[in-house]
Amino acid sequence: MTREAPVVLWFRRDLRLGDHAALLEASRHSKHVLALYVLDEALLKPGGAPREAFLYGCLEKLNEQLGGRLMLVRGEPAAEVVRAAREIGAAAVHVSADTGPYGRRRDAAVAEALAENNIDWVETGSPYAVTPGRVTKPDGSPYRVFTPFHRAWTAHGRHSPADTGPSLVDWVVPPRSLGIPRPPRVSAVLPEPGERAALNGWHDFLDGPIETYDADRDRPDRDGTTRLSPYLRWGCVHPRTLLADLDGDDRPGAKSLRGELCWREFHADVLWHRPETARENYDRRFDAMTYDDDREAFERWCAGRTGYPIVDAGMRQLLAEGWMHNRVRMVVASFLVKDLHLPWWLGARHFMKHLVDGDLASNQLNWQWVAGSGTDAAPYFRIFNPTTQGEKFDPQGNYVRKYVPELRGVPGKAVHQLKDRPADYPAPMVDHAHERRVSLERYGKITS
DNA sequence: TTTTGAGTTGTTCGA
DNA sequence: GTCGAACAACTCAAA
Repeated sequence: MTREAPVVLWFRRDLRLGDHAALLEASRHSKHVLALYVLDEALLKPGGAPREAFLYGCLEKLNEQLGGRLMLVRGEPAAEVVRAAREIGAAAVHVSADTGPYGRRRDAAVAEALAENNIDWVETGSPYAVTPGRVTKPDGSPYRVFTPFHRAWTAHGRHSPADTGPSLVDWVVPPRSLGIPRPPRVSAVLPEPGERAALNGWHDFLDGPIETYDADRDRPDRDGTTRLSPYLRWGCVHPRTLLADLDGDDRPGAKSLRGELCWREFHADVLWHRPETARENYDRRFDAMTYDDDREAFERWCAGRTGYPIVDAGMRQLLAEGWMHNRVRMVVASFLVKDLHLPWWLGARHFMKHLVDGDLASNQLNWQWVAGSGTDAAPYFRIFNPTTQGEKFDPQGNYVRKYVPELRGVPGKAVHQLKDRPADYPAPMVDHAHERRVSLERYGKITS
């Protein structure tokens, strides 16, 4: 191999240079690599402004790491990737596989267009420690339950981190490039973008919070989570890097975090096998489920004006930060589906619009998990009581007061069971005990 | 082959 | 206040 003919490394959700298997593979084929990113309207349009703004930040950082040699184009990927590859006389286009429904369709079209031009398409790695589809039951069929998947995923061999130092290749000077777009204005305060910020955050986590992560990750009033979800979404860091750092660590926090990373991979695996579950019920019995049609109720939920403090705090955190604590995501989701009887996909869409970390597989399938239509092997009667959840996981009420200013005058845990409601804070929009019974009744109708 | 036990995240009720 | 039982039906793996 001469390594003279240049190749393209097309970045998608792998916006980093470290531990990058596709970059390593590209470097084996050529020392001249063009770094390409395609702004794809089909992806940008449904995504919300916070995620778009964060993406542009990550592209800025990546471009800096590349010495300004990131080629940015806008348009239809099949046309744009072929055009860029031809412009530099590339022999191949290297990518990290995108296993989502849209990514697979898009990549099939791009690979075909490249083949017509005698340009190779090389997929190496994916955004997951174990590429979706690789973990199966002995008979080759996919797992439907998390725990067995977790066991098999743990037993599945993992690759070591890819050694991709800064001098691995000579980055090709782009023949042309757009400037990185000005991020859309967002009111949410977003995290620092890019690979460096991701790794700094990770190392800070390892230096302290991991010790108590096991318990603290359930506490929205504490800053006990990794906050890595936006970086994992865009591939500023690869989960393999994190798992390698946790290797052999038996502390409860490390075990717990490995489990969370496995959930991310499980949902990607489910979506890979069942791409339609991004829109449709995983459990088709739920196609017969009765939902309400109540625009006003939905809007109150979106705005954080339900009258249930923990729900309202979560919904407002989402708007303020483009992020919501995991525990609270479950509580607000349960409230939408089981107290307001609105369909999960409405909530999932709202989340995708506002979350910086919005990931199709994790988002849609976690929503389905809460709604009962997903992979949950556990009971249908698991209906969150928003008051109990607030008292249990925000015991001093600090989380609620941080995001619901109307309640700042209410001390301690009293924010969860308001005796005197401030005039500007709404009464509970529904009676939880009643709506719980309604949900159980509706569930009974579709399963009996 | 059949049986058995367990399954991320819960709540309510009655003792 | 604390505790255990009950709340379906199904998936998966081990016995």
